[in-house]
Amino acid sequence: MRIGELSSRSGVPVPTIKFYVREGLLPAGRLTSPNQASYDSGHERRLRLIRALLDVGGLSLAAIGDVLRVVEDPEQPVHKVLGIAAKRLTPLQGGESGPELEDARDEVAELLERRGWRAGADGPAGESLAEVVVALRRAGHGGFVELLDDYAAAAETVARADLDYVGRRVAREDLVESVVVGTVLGEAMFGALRRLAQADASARAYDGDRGRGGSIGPGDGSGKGGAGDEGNGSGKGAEVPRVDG
Amino acid sequence: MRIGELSSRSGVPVPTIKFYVREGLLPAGRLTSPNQASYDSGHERRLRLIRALLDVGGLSLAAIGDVLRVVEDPEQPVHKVLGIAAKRLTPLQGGESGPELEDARDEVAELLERRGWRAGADGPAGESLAEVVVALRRAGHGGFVELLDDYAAAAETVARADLDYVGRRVAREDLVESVVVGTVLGEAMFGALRRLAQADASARAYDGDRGRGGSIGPGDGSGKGGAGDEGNGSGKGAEVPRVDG
DNA sequence: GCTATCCGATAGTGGAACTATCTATGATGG
DNA sequence: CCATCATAGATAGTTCCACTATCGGATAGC
Repeated sequence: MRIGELSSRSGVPVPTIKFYVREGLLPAGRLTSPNQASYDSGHERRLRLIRALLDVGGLSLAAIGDVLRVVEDPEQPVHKVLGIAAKRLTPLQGGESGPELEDARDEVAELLERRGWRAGADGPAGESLAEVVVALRRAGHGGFVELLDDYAAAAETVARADLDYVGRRVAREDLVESVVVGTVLGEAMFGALRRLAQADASARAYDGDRGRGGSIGPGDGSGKGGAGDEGNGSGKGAEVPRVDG
Repeated sequence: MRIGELSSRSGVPVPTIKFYVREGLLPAGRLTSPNQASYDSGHERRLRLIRALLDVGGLSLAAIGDVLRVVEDPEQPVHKVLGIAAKRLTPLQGGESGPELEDARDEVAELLERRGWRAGADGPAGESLAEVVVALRRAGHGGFVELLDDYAAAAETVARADLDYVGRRVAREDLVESVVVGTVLGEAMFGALRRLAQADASARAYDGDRGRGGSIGPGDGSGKGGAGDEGNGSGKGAEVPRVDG
């Protein structure tokens, strides 16, 4: 197919496709003559992936380029792909350090220890988590950090599902792409679900319906000590706000 | 304090502070003379919040402005705040529609029904989820959609923790700010944890250590019960990749 | 008085993601 | 075979965003 058809099938304007080729995100078409090139379904697929990572995943073109280059390179060990995807996903690149960050790093290490996770606290993800903790404290919401264990429990559920999905892949390129898609688009998917679940939880609370058995009312409240003071003073009407999904 | 001190305490350059004031993100200092203004700890706190939402949360200044304006306006019903936070968080603003999107919306509605969530499938979060589903399919990863229920279970855990945190707030402004911080920074926190959990899960798989009782964490496997379904059917696919955390 | 700091305003910067325009060449249909 | 159209490749321009620089005048504090 020619570039015009590729454009209409993917919904990406022709100049933008050319731009992506220039930027090295998309391989050039196969030249059939000095001014004619043909593109195949691989190009179309690649283009859809780029748009998904860009529009839904919120990655920058530079980050997408890094990821795609690793996906394409069969030399690269698979475990590096996610490292890059993870790194480019975090908008932080290490601001100031200081004792706060040191403390946060220690806390992250403790969390990993506590949960028995075999993951380095010093990798990009651990570092990123430490920075989030610092940011929360700096913004005056250090209390939110108490939710770490609850969040970690949920993260285990999701990671299990992710790996299950990825584990079904056979071909290397498929596998790597699955990891990327799962990480990037999975984040968007979870974010949307989380807001829906918040809407539900607050609807229940608002209707005075919470704590009722299985579903979603605040259950036993938190793993770690401290986060779980269920009864919040109360008495003052509908304390927990209704939230729009 | 004067602007210089505010700058050094917050780590934000003076011209940037002025810029934020111009943009309406930060109230101007109280003028003590035609060319002298004084700032207080409220300004400092606001400044830290802006930087946290910007750097860690990845919100645009425009989005932060919208959120802050609602936070400040006591007229606004609380439930609208999260609606705005959620809307500004999704980088999508409704591309093409079409039958794919229709189908995805139906699926989202079914999911909500299945889980008994009291949340509108037609709100921003539901719409956003539908768009993610479409994007996954378009990118050739429709299979990932099968993980929706696992993801939803995890989202329930997180939403419960979020509401628990928010529920402890008393003052309205505190409450609203907690909702925003929890939604925005919580997303970053969960993302980092998820990557750590992925690293752990794949380390276990890589070491031939998987399938051990279906639990991925330490013995207790997390505090709360809600996230439920402990053993998902992993066990297929030997070559789960090692992933760098 | 002198210098450092400040206020407010205008203008400029650099990066990101395109978009427009141009030339030369080849494809396509009647 | 000729008019029209799409295409490759190249360069330059655009828009938005988040700042950053500079300036003129005023004041603080010594």
